[in-house]
Amino acid sequence: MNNIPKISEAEWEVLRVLWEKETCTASEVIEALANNTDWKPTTVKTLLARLVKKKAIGFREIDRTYSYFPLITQSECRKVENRSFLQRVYGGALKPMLVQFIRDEKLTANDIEELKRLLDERSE
Amino acid sequence: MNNIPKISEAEWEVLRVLWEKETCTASEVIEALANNTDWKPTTVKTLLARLVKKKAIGFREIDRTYSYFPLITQSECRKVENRSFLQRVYGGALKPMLVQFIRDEKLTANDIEELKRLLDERSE
DNA sequence: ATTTCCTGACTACAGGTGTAGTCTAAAATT
DNA sequence: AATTTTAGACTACACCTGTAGTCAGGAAAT
Repeated sequence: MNNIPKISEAEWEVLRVLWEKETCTASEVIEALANNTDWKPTTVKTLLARLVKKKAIGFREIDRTYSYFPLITQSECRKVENRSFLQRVYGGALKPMLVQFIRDEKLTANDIEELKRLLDERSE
Repeated sequence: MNNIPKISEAEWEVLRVLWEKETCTASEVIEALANNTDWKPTTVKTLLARLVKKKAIGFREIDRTYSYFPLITQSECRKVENRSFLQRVYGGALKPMLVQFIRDEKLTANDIEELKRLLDERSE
């Protein structure tokens, strides 16, 4: 996909379900989201419809019921969000951003080791 | 400030100026933004008014002209944005997020050294 | 003193977003 | 066959956002 559409906060929630399960009917999505949200079924359907319109997801009709599936990958979306977040909040400066996160958020000793390894690879 | 208001993309741009200069008249902000944007002066004034309404900035009248200044710090705002970004895009999982950034974005050898040092501190 | 200009206040307006209700046709149930 | 349930289509609506125009009142210029 060349042109990743803008995904809103609530839409991310829906997409997350589809990325996880690969393919779902509306009611499966509704059920999955019932755990994390208080959304009425119609709300979820609206979000699905909007995602279809944005071409972020597609669907196939099976037996009078739609099965939805993502048309964009999570990794694509993340990349786009990363960039825009980095730009908006840190003016594009990666290091200050990383510093802030490493400082403020929780990391296990293992995480830390792994990140250091990753940084080592990067420096080659 | 306990309750950081939601700052939109365009508003961040304005806030960035105020954080940098500490205090500015509207026309100074307009001028500063003329470099990075194509916004008409009225647009910037609207954004200033909205930020005032959200209590993100304040102003003092001096000689019939307002001098604006931030009421929230950049670091507070960043913290809030960090959290919501991490939640929305990575479901709250910090390490995958860091991994992605370290992999995809540019870092100098120096940056890498510094980050490793920071991680070392963290692991104590 | 009159005109012009600047500043802030108010108004505008389309498109996105969160959140959901209603309508219709088909399917399932009684 | 009649009724109820369901799924998708369409409609709703307030608030946010990007982007800006107009108006009124004092300040500056003529």
